[in-house]
Amino acid sequence: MPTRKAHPAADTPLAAQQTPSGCTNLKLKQASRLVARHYDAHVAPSGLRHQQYSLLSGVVKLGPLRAGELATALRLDASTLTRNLQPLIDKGLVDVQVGDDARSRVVSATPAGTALRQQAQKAWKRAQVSLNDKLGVPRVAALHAMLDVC
Amino acid sequence: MPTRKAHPAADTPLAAQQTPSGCTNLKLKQASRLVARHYDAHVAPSGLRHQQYSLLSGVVKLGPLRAGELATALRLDASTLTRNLQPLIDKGLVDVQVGDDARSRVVSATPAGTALRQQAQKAWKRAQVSLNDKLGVPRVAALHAMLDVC
DNA sequence: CGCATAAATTTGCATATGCAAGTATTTCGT
DNA sequence: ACGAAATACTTGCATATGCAAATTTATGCG
Repeated sequence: MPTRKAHPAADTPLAAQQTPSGCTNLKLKQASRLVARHYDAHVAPSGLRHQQYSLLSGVVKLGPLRAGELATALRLDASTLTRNLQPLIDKGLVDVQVGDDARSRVVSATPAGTALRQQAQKAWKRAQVSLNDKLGVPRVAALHAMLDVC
Repeated sequence: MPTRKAHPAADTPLAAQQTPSGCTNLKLKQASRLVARHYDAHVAPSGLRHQQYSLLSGVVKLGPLRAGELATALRLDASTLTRNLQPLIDKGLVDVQVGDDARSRVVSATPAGTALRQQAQKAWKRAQVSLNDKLGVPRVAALHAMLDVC
C-alpha cells in the first residue's frame, strides 16, 4: 500500500476525523449575529435590545454586586460593562452606587428593572422556543453543551 | 398510570430529553466575544482586526462581486458592510467601483489586500490551531458542524 | 505620616452592528 | 417618453466591544 496519512483520531466517533475546516471565529460571529437578530425581533416590544435583556437579567439574577464581578461573570470587558449599563440606568432599570471600597461600584436592579425583566422574559421565552423549533431541540441542547465549555 | 407529560422526542439519542436550559443568544455572544479576542491577539500584528480579516478574506475569496451579494454571503446587514469596508479602503486593501448597474458597487481586493491577506492568514492559522488545541479538535469540529446549520 | 504601588473604574479611540429612512438608478406600465 | 414602483446602497441614530491610558481610592512601606 502507498503512503497513507495518519488519522490521529481514527477511532473517535463523529466529525472528528480531521482538522476542522473554516474559521471558528467567523462561524461564531455569523451565527451570533443571526441569532441576535432573532431574539431582538422578539424582545424589542419590551424596549430592550438582546444585549440589554441579557445584562439586565444578569443584574437581577446576580443581585447587587460589584461592577468588576459582573463583568467577569458576563465575560465582558469592564469598560464595555460601564457603557452598556448606561442605557439601563437612563431607563431607570438599574442603579449604581459607590461600594464600601469607594473605588468600586455596586450594581443592582431597581424595582422597575426587576419588573421589566419579568415582562421581557416572556418574550425571551418565545424567542427561545421559536429557535428550538427552528433548529430542533437536540441541536440546540448540543450547541449549548458545546458553548458552555468554551 | 397518572398524568404523564408527553415527550415529543423521547426516542431521540443524546441530550434531547428536555428543553435546553439557558439562553442560546447569550451563550453564543459570550463564546463569540471570547474567541474573537483570541483571534485578535494573534492577528493584531498584521494590523487587522478579526472582523477585518474575515471581511478581507471574503473579498479575496469571493472575488470582485457586488456589495449586496457580499453582504448576503457574510450574513451582514448591507449598511454594516458599507461601513466595515471603509477601514479596508482607507488602508488600500480593497477597492470599490461602480458596477454596470450604476446603483451597485463592485468590491474587489487590491494587490496589497491580497498580499496582506496571505500574510495575515498565517497568523489566523496559528490562532485556529491554538484554539483547536485548547478545546480539542473533536469539539471544534462538532461546534463547526453545529454552527453551519444555523 | 507621606509616597510609591496596586486595584477598580472610567475615558479616549477605533471599530462593529442593525433598523429605518434617504438617495440614486433602473424598470415597468401606459 | 413619463411617472410610479422596485433596487442597490448609504446615512442617521443608538448601541456594543475592547485595548490603552487616565482617574480615583486604598494599601503597604520606611
